[in-house]
Amino acid sequence: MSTTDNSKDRLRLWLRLLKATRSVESALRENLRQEFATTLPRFDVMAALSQHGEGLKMSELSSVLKVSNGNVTGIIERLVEDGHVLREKVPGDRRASRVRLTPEGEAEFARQAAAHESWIDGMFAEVAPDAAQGMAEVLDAVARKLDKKDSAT
Amino acid sequence: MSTTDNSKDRLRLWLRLLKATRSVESALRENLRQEFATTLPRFDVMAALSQHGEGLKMSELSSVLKVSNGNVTGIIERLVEDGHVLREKVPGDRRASRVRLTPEGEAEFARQAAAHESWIDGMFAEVAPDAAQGMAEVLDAVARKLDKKDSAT
DNA sequence: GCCTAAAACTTTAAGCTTGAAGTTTTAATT
DNA sequence: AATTAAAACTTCAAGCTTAAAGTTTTAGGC
Repeated sequence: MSTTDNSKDRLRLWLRLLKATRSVESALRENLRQEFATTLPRFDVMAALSQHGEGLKMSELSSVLKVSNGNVTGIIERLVEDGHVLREKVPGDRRASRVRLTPEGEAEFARQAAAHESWIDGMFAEVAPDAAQGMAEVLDAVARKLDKKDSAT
Repeated sequence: MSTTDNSKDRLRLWLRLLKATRSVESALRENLRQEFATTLPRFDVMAALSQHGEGLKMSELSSVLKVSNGNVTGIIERLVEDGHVLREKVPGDRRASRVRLTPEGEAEFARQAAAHESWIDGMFAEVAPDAAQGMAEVLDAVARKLDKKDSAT
């Protein structure tokens, strides 16, 4: 057989991982939409910018979030329209632009992040601290392995 | 404080869960695209149909996969074009249609499913069987809680 | 039999996502 | 200085996704 003996068990783990993640994501999307009229991709972008107060270049944003360049272009476009983000020129490189949260964007994100944290806290309330730690390690190993393969391409 | 003491730890667990899931999904998408010229949503639909040889109604498919009705409409449309799926009338209800894999669809899905299982097996190779079981339980609890809330809406 | 509500879809508008192709600018070679 | 290659984006085409609105058909009540 081309797969190992435990292959069915691993498949089952993956299917549950996927299901749980989708359930949580779906609840988050719903909450973000209802309470803040925003979306998960916008939230992710603002979170990344919030951690880099000095701003990020489009390409940096794209690599931090692991999404395509074209994707970032569109999301930033809408965040700029909303007044949450601004673009500035990068001195010495006329191709690039640096992107930052506006003061309004920062204030809005602070509210969103607080709500987000409490939503997650509620959803994962039953997870015991030691279980959480063990899972986090396993998940990290899985992700690292894939990302390594990725960068070797 | 509005969140519990462990709230930061839970947030960290969620972020890793999300990252790992996205890494795996992204690798699967890439593999499905390269090796079978198909997509994850198409694969998911065919997997659901494969488990129900007698076919599923559009609304059943939508509820099994937890995606919107309109979404299913589009994906099935393309699978029908590809010759992997066929639609038939439901006797006694002219609103509904039942959807099934064609013989070609079944054969193609069998190849895809075998590859899929071995990809997953490789990605989760380091996960010990007992760790996998513990994680699966925790994930199930999280998903069940959210789905219950969902159906109460 | 008629009316109304619900069910089973489909359509639409808006946004997310990718890979591929195209544009402008920069850097490196010659 | 001229050429070439690479970098930093943007644009495009195609597909996925949802919520909301619209269509047709069915089922229940009167």
